[in-house]
Amino acid sequence: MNILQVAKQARVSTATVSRVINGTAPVSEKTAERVRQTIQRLNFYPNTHARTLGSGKSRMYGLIISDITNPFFPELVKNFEDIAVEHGQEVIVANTNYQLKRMEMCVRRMLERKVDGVAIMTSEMEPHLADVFSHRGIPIVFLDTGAIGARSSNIEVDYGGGIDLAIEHLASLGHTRIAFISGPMELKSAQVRHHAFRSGMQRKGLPYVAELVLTGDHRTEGGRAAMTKLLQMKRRPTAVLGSNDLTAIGAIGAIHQAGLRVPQDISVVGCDDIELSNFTQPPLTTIRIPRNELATRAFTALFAVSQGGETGRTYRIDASLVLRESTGVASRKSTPGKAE
Amino acid sequence: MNILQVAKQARVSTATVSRVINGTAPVSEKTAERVRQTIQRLNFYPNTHARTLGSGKSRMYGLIISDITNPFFPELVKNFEDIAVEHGQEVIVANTNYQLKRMEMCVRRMLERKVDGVAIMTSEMEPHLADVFSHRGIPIVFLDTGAIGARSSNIEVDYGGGIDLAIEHLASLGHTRIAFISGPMELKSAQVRHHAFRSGMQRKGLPYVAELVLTGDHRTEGGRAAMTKLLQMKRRPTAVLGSNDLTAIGAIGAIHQAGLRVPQDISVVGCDDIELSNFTQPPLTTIRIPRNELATRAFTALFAVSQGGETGRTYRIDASLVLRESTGVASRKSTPGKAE
DNA sequence: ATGAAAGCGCTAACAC
DNA sequence: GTGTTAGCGCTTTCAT
Repeated sequence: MNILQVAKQARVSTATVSRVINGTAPVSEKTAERVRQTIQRLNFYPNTHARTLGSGKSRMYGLIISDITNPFFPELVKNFEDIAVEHGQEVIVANTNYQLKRMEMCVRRMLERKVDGVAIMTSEMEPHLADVFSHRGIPIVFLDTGAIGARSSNIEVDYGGGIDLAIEHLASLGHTRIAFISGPMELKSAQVRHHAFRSGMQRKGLPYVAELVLTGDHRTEGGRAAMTKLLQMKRRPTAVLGSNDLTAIGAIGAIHQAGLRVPQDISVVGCDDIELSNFTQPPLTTIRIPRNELATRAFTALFAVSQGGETGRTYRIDASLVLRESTGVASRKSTPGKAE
Repeated sequence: MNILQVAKQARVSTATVSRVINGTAPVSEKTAERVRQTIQRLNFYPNTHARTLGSGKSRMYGLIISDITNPFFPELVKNFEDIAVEHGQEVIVANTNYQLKRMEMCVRRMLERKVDGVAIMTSEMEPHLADVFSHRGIPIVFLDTGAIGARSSNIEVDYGGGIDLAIEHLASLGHTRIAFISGPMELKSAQVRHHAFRSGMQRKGLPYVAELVLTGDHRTEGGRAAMTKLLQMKRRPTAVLGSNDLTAIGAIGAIHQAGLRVPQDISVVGCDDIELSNFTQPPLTTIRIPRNELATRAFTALFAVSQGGETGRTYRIDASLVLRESTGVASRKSTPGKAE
């Protein structure tokens, strides 16, 4: 089943069928209707590959993420797809699994499929990727990497602002001994967040205590492990900030496991605001990274460049603080022992 | 940059380049190596669309799911992709968003992209889809719909077995007044689970009380709303079974909100075993649907048909019960009032 | 073992 | 407004 058969049945040329499908040139309503009928009747679906080959445009955008299993991403993917569909484009998603090798595969896939643009939303750093794509005239947008060019844009999330809000909030509740559980330092996002924590503390005149900064893995397990260590300290912190929500959720688990309560004994703050942060016990106070906005920006940035010929630029996205119930007045008891 | 340029540079014909890339015919090691070098040097990536068009095979499988935002799916997607990649195939994922219209779009997309097979893992029912695809010789695999044919397979999850285990477990803890919060009845999976609950209760000699069966939406909000209603009853249940984990998590939220405790006042059981069920407070006892097994089966079923020419068949997948801490001995007080 | 050339299904000039 | 036809970049006979 192909366009030629449709053309024959409708007694027109393949060009006309193509015109009706794409609306690329005026066709008399009469024949147009006849063609549509025929398409319908024959259950004809134009072959995308032939279309791409013929036109040179794939109408497809690539979205590279780290791991679809990380709750941060699904919503991002969904929003990106939704807005792409609104613009008549499709999306192919690829996971790097946090691995460099897989990143190469992802890139190859994008190149082979001739995407019209690529959003690289992984937090691993790959600045040189910009060249690979822009060299081929493919627009690209990064998250938190800072490289912009003729066809490459960059989205900067203001983690600093969000973390400042969190520290302020904790300070106002009387916390001074605040721990930070970071993500893996290979991740740009983890670095940025850690740095923001450090300078935020200093800005607030609070002590940045190196031993209160542990490294997690941006997953629950790392948060749990790090928190367990923090709880074993002689002078433990009264509040903990996790580099992401999963980390914070793991920390809450460890706190409960130790027989302590959140927030009465220890306050916990996360970062990201994934949906399930609403459903932890207690619900998690967290720094919200607006993923929908992020996705929208990423797509529109790409689309603007590939369609309008706009040039790449930097976009800023603000973070906010979502107050829920995992933070409270600083506990007097910062040394181990029964709570309160 | 195309295969012709590579051919010229390597002083061979395009056919030879193609042979080297695909290993479809013997090429002398000497020229093969020269071609590889050239490909490397020129950074040549073969155009997938041209490849598909020329060969008639896309090396791509489609995966249709309801909503990537539903935690049940990401892991499924990941496993499916991983095993596909192992077999040298790629995957395109499409979301229906639980909407019939979007399902049409998904199907169209698959058809237009000439996928070699489609896994339809949504729980909405679309039996006629089998025809659309098998009519075109495209293998297909369904989840819980029961239609099998020459090129269409079916995966049946034994929810019944899992739910029986859950009911048994609750019965052994002294529960007799067990509520069920179902999913939307348009979903096959919701129907199957509901039915399994009903017959499971009867099999155990427990009363199936219609008013204790409410309808949720397979998301937290529905679980919360339904649970709130259950809590307002004169004689409220001592245990609740949710049609999925999200529902159960929402229910737990409502119970806490009412100042009651899980499991001391009410026991809660979920279904699916999404990762975050480990991190609710208390951790959720749930019926585990092995998604990795499901994904593997789905892919291998498809692959077997499209490659080996095997015929479609039915596969069964067992569910199990994961005991965590949201279930406990039945509370004496089944009427409202202070707990215990 | 290698090359020449005919498609694959569509789009886009270019005619009329 | 509509038809003709030359590509698009690759695969795959069919020769040699």
